[in-house]
Amino acid sequence: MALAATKSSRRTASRARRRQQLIDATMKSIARKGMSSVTLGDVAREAGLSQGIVNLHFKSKDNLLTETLTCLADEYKLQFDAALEKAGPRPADKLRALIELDLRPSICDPQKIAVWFAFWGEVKSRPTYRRICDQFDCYYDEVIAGLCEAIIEEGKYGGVFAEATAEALGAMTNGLWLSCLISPRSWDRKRATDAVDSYLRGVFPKHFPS
Amino acid sequence: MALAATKSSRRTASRARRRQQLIDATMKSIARKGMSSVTLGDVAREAGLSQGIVNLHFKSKDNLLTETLTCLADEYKLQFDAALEKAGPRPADKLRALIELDLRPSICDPQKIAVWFAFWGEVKSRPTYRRICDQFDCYYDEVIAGLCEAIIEEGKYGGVFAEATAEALGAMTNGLWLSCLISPRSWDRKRATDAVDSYLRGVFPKHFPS
Amino acid sequence: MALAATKSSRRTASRARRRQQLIDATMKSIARKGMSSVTLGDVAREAGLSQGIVNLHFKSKDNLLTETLTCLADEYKLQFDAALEKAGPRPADKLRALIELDLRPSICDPQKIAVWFAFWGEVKSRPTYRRICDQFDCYYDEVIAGLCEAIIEEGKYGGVFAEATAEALGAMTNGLWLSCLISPRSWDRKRATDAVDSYLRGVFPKHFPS
Amino acid sequence: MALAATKSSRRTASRARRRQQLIDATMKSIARKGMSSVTLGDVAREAGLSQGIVNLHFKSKDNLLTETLTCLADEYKLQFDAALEKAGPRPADKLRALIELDLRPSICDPQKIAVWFAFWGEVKSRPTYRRICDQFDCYYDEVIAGLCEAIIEEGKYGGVFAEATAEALGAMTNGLWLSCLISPRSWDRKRATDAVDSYLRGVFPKHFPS
DNA sequence: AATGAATGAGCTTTCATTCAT
DNA sequence: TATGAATGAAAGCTCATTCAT
Repeated sequence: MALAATKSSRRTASRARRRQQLIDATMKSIARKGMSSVTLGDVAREAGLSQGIVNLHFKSKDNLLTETLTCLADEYKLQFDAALEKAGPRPADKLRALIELDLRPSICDPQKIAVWFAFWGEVKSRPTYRRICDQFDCYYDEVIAGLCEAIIEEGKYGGVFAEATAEALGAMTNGLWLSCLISPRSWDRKRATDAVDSYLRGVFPKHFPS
Repeated sequence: MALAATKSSRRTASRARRRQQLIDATMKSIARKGMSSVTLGDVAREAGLSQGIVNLHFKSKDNLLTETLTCLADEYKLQFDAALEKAGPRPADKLRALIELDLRPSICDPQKIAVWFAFWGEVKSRPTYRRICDQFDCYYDEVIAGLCEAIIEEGKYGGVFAEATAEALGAMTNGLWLSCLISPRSWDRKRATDAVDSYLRGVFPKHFPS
Repeated sequence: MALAATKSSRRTASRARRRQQLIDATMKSIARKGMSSVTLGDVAREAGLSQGIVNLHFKSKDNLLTETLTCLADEYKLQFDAALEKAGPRPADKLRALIELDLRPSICDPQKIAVWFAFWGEVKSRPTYRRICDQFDCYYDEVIAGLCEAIIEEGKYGGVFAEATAEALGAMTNGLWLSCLISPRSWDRKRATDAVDSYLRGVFPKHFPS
Repeated sequence: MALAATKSSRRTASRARRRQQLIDATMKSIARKGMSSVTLGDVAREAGLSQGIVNLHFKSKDNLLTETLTCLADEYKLQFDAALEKAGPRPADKLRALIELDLRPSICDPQKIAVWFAFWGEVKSRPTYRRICDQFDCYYDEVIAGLCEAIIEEGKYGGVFAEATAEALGAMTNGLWLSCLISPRSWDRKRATDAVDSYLRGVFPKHFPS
């Protein structure tokens, strides 16, 4: 029975499922070997399938990588929107939820981060990657800036600009990911949260008291 | 004897110059083609030299890349230390100078940033790169934390922690580099500075008034 | 029993039809992509059927190609024999009919010719192809030589040898096919016929007057 | 000494010589394995060099094949022009010399012929090959037609057209090559010459008497 | 020190063939 | 009988590295 199931999944998994399986294997492989050394053989082995499988489903390595980045961004966006929804109605709560999301293990684990940085490392020479990341960042900034705007109005914070704040927050979380990548041993979720909090307390003292 | 010495030192000098020339060509090549596509042929062509030149001077590609990263970090550190020295004696001035350095064109230009991100993208799978970056980050954090500590004492800022602030500042500048990489068209030095300022004003209001 | 027989014969018929369909698709595919690039995928697509269909019906690509050549030769022979039969009883009329057949659109169209040449191009390295072509050529030469012999006797042409003439005629029509393949734009059926006629007039002036 | 020479030829043969060596190896390989099975590995092995050598000198397999065809045609043309030059001043002698050239072992050996047919087999699907062959054929036809024209004038042959005769002659020699390819055992240079002679005697009886 | 032709391992990709459905 | 996803061997091609000059 188990064998039958295995066999079945090996030869007749639905097209969409097989693609997802390969994308997952790609992320793992990139995290393990790095963008510059990862091969289609690595991906196939990681997926437990045969050499030719990637070209069968993605036509080319280039295409596989692009779709992997797209998937990575979509996956993030899904959690982002869910967190936005799930958080209480107050903008400050939503903002905090989004920040926490960025530092939560499901998003901020060294493997996922490694994949993000692997793609960012190629952005300069790959307009397609840049475009995908850019589009994604715009959405992120827009949402965060909207929340900041609301908070500023609520708290009547003078001299605080929503966009600059959103940019600062986005930059900070991305920068904290880098620390997690470079110093995974000494990196600490609590300390990272403190760092962001130090900023939020500074700009929105009424909404984020000590 | 004197002649021999001269010859030798000339050779040494020319050797060092050649290595630097190749490292510069490597950075340009990485920025143009990306870490995953750059070849020794690209580097040699960029330097206007012949195919085998890199192996002659660096023994291997791996070695060339490691030395390129080291050079990148050393170069940064040189400017960092110079900025620290040159700035006035007050910690706040030094801090501001260092932040400005990170956003100054000589450091924060898309090509240089692309190289940094190219290496960061490989950090997960290349312990050597990680170690170099880590060591460099420690130094950075230490210095910034020291300045923050001094500012905190001066301003008697309660509830502000030097290390968290240093980490936040470092993360923010790195994150702003990412924006510069992903949205080079819309990126703006002034806006980036504003973002950091919004933070500094928040945590150290007396030292960084609106 | 009757039903079974019917079924069986139906199956056989359908099987034969499918094979013919695939052979036709093979010829079209060879003409379009060339022997060295044609794939079983091309053939299947051309036939509007699925990937695995060729191996189902022909066991292997090699086999398909051999059967395609056989079919090509059989097809030719069928028309050849029909033309021989249909022509008047006089050897000269039969000879003329066979020559005309070789230059008639149904035989001498660029696509068919391309297939012949595709196989001839492989003859040197494929003994099986050579054998099939050889056998076919022998038959052709034999028939033509027989007709020439009869004409020579009728016309008492001294110093004309039937075999040499047959070989010359066969060579000429094949050579004219090559012109049709290489210069399809400038190729002209009338001019080709004239070329052969110039020969027939020369060797058999009484039977083929100007 | 011999070793040194070997070494030298292996690593530092001039660019042109290496290219010629590879083209020669390509012809041999095509003759042996056929256009559809020949690999760059075969060519390299035949030349006694390494895998990557072809791409080093010809950039791609496609390019190698095209240059091989060009070389084949150039080689032929060289001998053609030489034969034309070397033959006596009379057009009939020149014509006979050219015909003999086509049937001479140096041109009409099964290996060379196999290569010609290998390319002709791809002509339909490879415009580049077609163009090269076409250009070459035009030159051939032009020269032969010129000679025929002169012979016709000399002999006042009425009703004989130079172009048709040239086309017929060209077709015949190509067709005889096919016989040589398909029936190499039974093929006979003398008989082939007889076949052409039977034609020449027929159209130009005064110049080519029995 | 420098060149650049040559090597050959290893990559992406293609495709004949197999096989569960 | 027919499908088409999967396989895996083998192809073309790239490129780090070597080495004679």
